Amino acid sequence: METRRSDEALIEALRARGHRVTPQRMLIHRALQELGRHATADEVMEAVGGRLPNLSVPTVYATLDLLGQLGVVRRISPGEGPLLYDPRADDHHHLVCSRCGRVEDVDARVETGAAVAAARRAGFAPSHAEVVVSGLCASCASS
Amino acid sequence: METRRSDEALIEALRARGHRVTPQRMLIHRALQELGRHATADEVMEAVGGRLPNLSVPTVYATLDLLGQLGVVRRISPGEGPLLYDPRADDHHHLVCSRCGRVEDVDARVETGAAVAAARRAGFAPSHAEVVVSGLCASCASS
DNA sequence: GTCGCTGCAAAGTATTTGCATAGCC
DNA sequence: GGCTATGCAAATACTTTGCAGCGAC
Repeated sequence: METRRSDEALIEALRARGHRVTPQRMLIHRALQELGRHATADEVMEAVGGRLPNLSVPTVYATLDLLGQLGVVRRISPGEGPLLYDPRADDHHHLVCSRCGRVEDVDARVETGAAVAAARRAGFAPSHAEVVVSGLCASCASS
Repeated sequence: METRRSDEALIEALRARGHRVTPQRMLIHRALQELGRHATADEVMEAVGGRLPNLSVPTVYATLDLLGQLGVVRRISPGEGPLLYDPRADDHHHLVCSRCGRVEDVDARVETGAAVAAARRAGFAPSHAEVVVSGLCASCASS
């Protein structure tokens, strides 16, 4: 089962960094995976639903940020509206509508090595590089 | 003089889109150019200083956003802390510290054409593409 | 003279913080 | 059993909105 494999990967990632495995972490992660799209902390909270009746907002934020640090989800800030969390952690890029803030995935092969190398030269410890394309989404462009 | 040339470019950009040329727009733009680095709306407001004693925060936001739409400055959302405005509008990339939110410029040649083309295919009207490298900045990496 | 821009005040929302309790290791 | 994570509540900070008056064209 897909979910089971994803769970085990998370458990391993948590343990590897000395973090505890808690039901909140497992279920928040699973909820975002099941949503299968960029979601806000609120949406993830709703998606967890009754599986954790006392789940609190700060826990959702803390957990999603931790998942981001572990590299199993990605944090996106559209510059418009609330932060988004992306269940995909593989290499892909993003398209951000500068009017409505909508974010879409873009799969394209782009060689970002030069930027990463320049980042290292600047003293940074890069963990990830992606292309962000800004412009107008289909619905904003037509209006 | 550099400032003078930059002013004229702004006036032209404003007129071309039917916007009015106001002292607020001219001075906010000039203040950000003089700062010469990524700055928050607050910092820009301070940088304008006494040149416009009654300048208000909403005007600063509205103006910087307009300058962003005109393509003369760039809006950056670090995902941590307040929005930043970048006086550079030429092609360059960004490095974002995932711990402290610091943003630095990266000059590197990256071919983003594939991502832009994919964006168009997805129905977007792209206006800009840049690489965002996330990781830890020098000071956060050492602590 | 008209319409857009600015200033003021205020609201709204997202996100973070502090602290006591619960529960993982 | 110790120490981390969670839940609850509240605070903070940023950014936006509504409206009246001013000023660019």
